[in-house]
Amino acid sequence: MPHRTLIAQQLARFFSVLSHPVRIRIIAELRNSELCVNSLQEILGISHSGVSQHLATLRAHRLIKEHRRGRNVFYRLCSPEMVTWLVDGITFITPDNSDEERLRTAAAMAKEQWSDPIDDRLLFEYEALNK
Amino acid sequence: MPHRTLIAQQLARFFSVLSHPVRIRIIAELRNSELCVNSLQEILGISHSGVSQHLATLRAHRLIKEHRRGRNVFYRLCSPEMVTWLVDGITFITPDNSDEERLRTAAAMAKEQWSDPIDDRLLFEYEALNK
DNA sequence: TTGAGATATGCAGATATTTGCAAATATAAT
DNA sequence: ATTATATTTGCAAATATCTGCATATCTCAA
Repeated sequence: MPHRTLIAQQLARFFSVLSHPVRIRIIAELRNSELCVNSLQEILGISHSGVSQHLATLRAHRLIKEHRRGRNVFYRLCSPEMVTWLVDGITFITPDNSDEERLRTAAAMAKEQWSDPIDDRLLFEYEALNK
Repeated sequence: MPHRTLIAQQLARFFSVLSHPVRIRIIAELRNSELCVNSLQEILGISHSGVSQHLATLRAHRLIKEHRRGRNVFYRLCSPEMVTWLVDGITFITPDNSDEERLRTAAAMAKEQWSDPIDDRLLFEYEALNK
């Protein structure tokens, strides 16, 4: 298989993982801290099973890593830089049927909120754990 | 609806448009030239109907624009910069079941091939047509 | 045993693929 | 010019496949 085809397939797989609002929210929430299923459930306001299933998808595609502490399982991003790239993608969304003006301001606010700096100690931990 | 939710939804929609290998190939092929259905059909090696339907999806979400010249309809990207961003995304794909080494070299080659510079005259045309 | 989380099942809705046809436009012949 | 023909593109219906969600069940550690 030519490499263009291979990469197009893998990219498509990757995008399909990102093509759900809850998974995007999860990635954004994990941008600068690690969280357990319970915290995510409260933040997102969906069932614990739902959170768990979306985490399973993210885990299966190696976007997140887990580690147990006490009786909780905490999740972190494999590549925290992904959030920067993801926020850049907001540039390309276009209004479908929703109010164009509202979308613009929402985009600006989301970019700001999801762009706050990654905690240094956390970054250190990431590096330690990723090798 | 809180703006985070709105943006997450719109981003998810956007990603779902990108979550098909043929549409990714089309976007990549349109990076520095405009093409008609026939050319795309030859390049991609799929049925003309298939090309047409994927173009319809891209058009419906305003990723491409069309204009007729002679007997052909030519398609161009609304935001050529999107290809740069898309190529950056290759960084985050991880091998699933396929050979890891092969994926790495394929990624490098695709990044190179899909990163060749945009023709200046074309960029000028884009700017003229996009206002 | 209790609490946190993962997994299995089944259903509903969405999405892709194929096939065939319709509409529009160009080309050529008369 | 008019008619016939071929090309290009869009569209629709049928089928198959994928995805998400809810409920229930299961595992593991404290």
